[in-house]
Amino acid sequence: MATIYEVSKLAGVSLATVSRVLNNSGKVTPKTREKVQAAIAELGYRPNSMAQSLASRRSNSVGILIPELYGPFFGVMLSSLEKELRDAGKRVIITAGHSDENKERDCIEFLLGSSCDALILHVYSVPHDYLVELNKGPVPIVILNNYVPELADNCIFLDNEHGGYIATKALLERGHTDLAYISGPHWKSDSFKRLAGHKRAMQEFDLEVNEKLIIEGDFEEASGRAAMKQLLSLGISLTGVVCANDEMAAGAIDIARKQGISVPDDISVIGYDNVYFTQYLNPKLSSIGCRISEMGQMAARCVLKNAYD
Amino acid sequence: MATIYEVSKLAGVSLATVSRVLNNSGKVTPKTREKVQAAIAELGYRPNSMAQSLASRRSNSVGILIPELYGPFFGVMLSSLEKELRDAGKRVIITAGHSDENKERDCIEFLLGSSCDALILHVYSVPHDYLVELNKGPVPIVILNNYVPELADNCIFLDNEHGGYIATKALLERGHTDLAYISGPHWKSDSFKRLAGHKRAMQEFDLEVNEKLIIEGDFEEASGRAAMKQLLSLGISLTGVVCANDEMAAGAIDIARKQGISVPDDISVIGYDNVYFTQYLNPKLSSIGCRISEMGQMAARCVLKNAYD
DNA sequence: ATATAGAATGTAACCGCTTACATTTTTTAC
DNA sequence: GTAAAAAATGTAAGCGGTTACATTCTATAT
Repeated sequence: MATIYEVSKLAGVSLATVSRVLNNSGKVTPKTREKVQAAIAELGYRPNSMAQSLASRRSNSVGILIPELYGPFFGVMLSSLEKELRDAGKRVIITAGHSDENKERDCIEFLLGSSCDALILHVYSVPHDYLVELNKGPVPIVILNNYVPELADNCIFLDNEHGGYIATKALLERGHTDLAYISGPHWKSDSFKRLAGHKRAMQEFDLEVNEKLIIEGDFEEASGRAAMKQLLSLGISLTGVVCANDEMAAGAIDIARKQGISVPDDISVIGYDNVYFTQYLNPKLSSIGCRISEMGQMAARCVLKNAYD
Repeated sequence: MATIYEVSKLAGVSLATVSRVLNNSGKVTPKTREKVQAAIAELGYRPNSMAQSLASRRSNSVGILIPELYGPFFGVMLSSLEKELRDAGKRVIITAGHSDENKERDCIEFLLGSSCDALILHVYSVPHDYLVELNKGPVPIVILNNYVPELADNCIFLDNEHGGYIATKALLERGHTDLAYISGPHWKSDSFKRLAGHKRAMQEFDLEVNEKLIIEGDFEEASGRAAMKQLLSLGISLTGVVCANDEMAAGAIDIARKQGISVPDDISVIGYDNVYFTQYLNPKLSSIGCRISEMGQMAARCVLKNAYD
């Protein structure tokens, strides 16, 4: 692989000049610029990004830590992050934390050790203190889908309480009164907040919350199935189910149908993140608007601003 | 940030020795090793990966190009790639090619310019010649889910023809005879081959293939819906639908149900990639085993072998 | 033509590490 | 105790760029 030195020799100019045309920095006469570009083309020269990074103290890469790399939520999230960042010429280094504190820490260490210019963290288990401490370091961070008061400016999140509230309200306003709730793990803040929103909506409609009708799942489809089975076995009248995410909604719908219950005719099911499942509402609701993509976009822009301006 | 130089001073040893304990290379007395480690800990030193990469001519990062970052297939793929590579201490740089030739080329250029030690390419549109040429370069590549004869050793792929064959056969063996096929884009090799497999299975069961019952979709859910609508409007008897991927199967199932057709009681639907949809088969089938994860694993290991041994 | 400001280019010192090779220390054999 | 071999450590030359600063051109004013 050719180096900048060979380019400079072939073009008959100095290293500095080549570097200038490469980075479009400083002044270069059109004529010499052409000479340099010709030399670059002739040699098939491609700058060595490691050397660039070392010398400029900027790796042009952004580290991403996300619980999982699959599923409608994370897939869309990742997709928009990648688009936005690469359009800005940044490399995207991804890691999956699997909602486990040690793994999340490992990932962060790994990313820090990768000379990332900034980190986008979608974490669940790492304590706030750790994040606050991390933020004092030299690498800018953005917290995704979580609110850390001390880091308010660097948090991009959805109002989960509000989300849970409007999801439930959507059903209530359609006249449902016998509602169940399939929750995510209670220890996950977003899941907890959604449930709080659910309860607030119920209260607002003067409905009592029957704790038996609140089932804790784990955001995976199978737990949605299990929850639905349990709900149906209760023998309590039920016309609507609010689910804390779409995967569980899918599982719930499937079980209901298998038991001969029509969705949405007999029971309406509303999901969350609403990538796919608002169609199972009776009557229909187009979207409760979780804006995953927009979140990714915002996070990316936040990083670009904080790390590269 | 502390440098290796400061560590060496604090520990009272030379740069080389620090580097040795860092990389576990060469011989170091336990005593000096301890001194060095103490100094590292005291300074909170973390090696600068850019400098390491430059000096060692190895970035420890693997570039990945995949059509999309979301969806059951790619999500799972990505997930297993990330796990396998990071367990080996490699960074994963992802890019999405969106099945567009220019974008795919851009991504490859981008990854090459990122000093990746190897590339894992899941491409559709870039011509084989380009890949063959690329393979002559210094960066090892692995082709995912596609077979390029000249690069046979570096291709990890599923036998799509066989997949289409067994998917169809699964329905045929269950006694279905009135089958439709919802295909992916005919220009995508995997989609084309699956269809070929479908036809072979039909032939084997002495069934005529009605071209009207073969609809071309685009692997997205919406096209599955459209295809199913079209099929149902034909007024031709139909008891089974083979879909070239699971997203389209999902769309098809939804449309069928909306038209009052029970899945799987009236019509069996089989998907592909089979992350979710084999449950809609009548009678059941657990999986046609597409082994996406295994593919990712194999690709990762192939890369580790080719680039790091 | 000459002085001079401003533009263009060149020089060389890093960036922080790896590693071949040189040197010193320790061990082993006699 | 000494020489030779082996082990541990040190030295310094890169890796391929960026960039502050020095130098050499151009162009304009006098």
